[in-house]
Amino acid sequence: MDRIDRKLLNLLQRDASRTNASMADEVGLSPSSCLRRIRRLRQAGVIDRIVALLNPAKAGRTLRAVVTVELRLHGEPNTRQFLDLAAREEAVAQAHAVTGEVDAVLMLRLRDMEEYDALCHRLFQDRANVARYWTMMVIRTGKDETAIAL
Amino acid sequence: MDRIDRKLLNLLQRDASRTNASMADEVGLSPSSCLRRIRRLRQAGVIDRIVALLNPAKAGRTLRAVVTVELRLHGEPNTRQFLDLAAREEAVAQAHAVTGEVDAVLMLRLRDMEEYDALCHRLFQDRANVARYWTMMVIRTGKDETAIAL
DNA sequence: ATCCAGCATGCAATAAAATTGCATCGATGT
DNA sequence: ACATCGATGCAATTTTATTGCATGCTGGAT
Repeated sequence: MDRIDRKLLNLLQRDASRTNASMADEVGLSPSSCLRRIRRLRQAGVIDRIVALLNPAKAGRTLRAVVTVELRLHGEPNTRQFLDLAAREEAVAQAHAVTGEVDAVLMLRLRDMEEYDALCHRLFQDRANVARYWTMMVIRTGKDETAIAL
Repeated sequence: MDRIDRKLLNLLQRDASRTNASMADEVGLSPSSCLRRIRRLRQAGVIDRIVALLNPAKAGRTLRAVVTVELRLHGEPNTRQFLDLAAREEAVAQAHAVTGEVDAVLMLRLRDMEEYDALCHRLFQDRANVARYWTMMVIRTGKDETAIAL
């Protein structure tokens, strides 16, 4: 994992649709060497996968929210159960168990408030193990990056 | 944007490294038609970009945290300034202005506690416009998805 | 109901890109 | 100095993407 590998990873994290040849050119390697490095990074699992990122607006999910959740029953099994429940929801992009004043944090991508309402009913009401929850609707996003700095 | 387009988008959101031919096969189209659809989705901006997702552990950033921030001076210009400041930090994956008890939420990807400490100094101390902040370290992640449900 | 326009489709040909074999180069350790 | 292992570049080959073209389908106008 030298300087060239890092450079390649940075390029791929920005745009993985580029041709191998153009990246090879940019890092100053021949296409074959470049390809072999990228393949090695994939096989080593440094590159987990290649995915398409959609435009949320054009995919109909502009509304974002961060929800912090306090559970009624704490502890590992209960937390896990709640995360599993949340994970099944398609509006839930991320579900984390956390330290601090609350037990879990959810990152949501919603179509509209109606979907939010329905989600709250499913996750937080009824016989769910939720004591309280706080919703923060995202007003503006200053940064939203999948790339991991190396 | 019909059923086949959605199917293609779902495939691409999971794995954009597949060959056009195999996806064409899966959705029941010829390679050329499939390619033209995908190209159309890209040009229309539905597909924003294709990126490589790295394994956080192998990239040396396992520690994650959610930080909620209350600003001293609220309002649009001040919030924007803080988001800009946060966006410049490479450990900050997401920076959002939000409604609710706090003004902003940051999603962090950290190497270690040392980096967290240094980041807090830069973002929250000194002449920064931060009244208080609450850090939730991620214990376990139940879901972490870039795909947007269609 | 018929006709026309516009668009998506499949096939086949072509172009582009990825992949591989092989000889060489360079660094590391003996 | 020498051997070894891995990385490199080049050229050949294979795979994949892309395009031209004829056909077929769909929706609107007459």
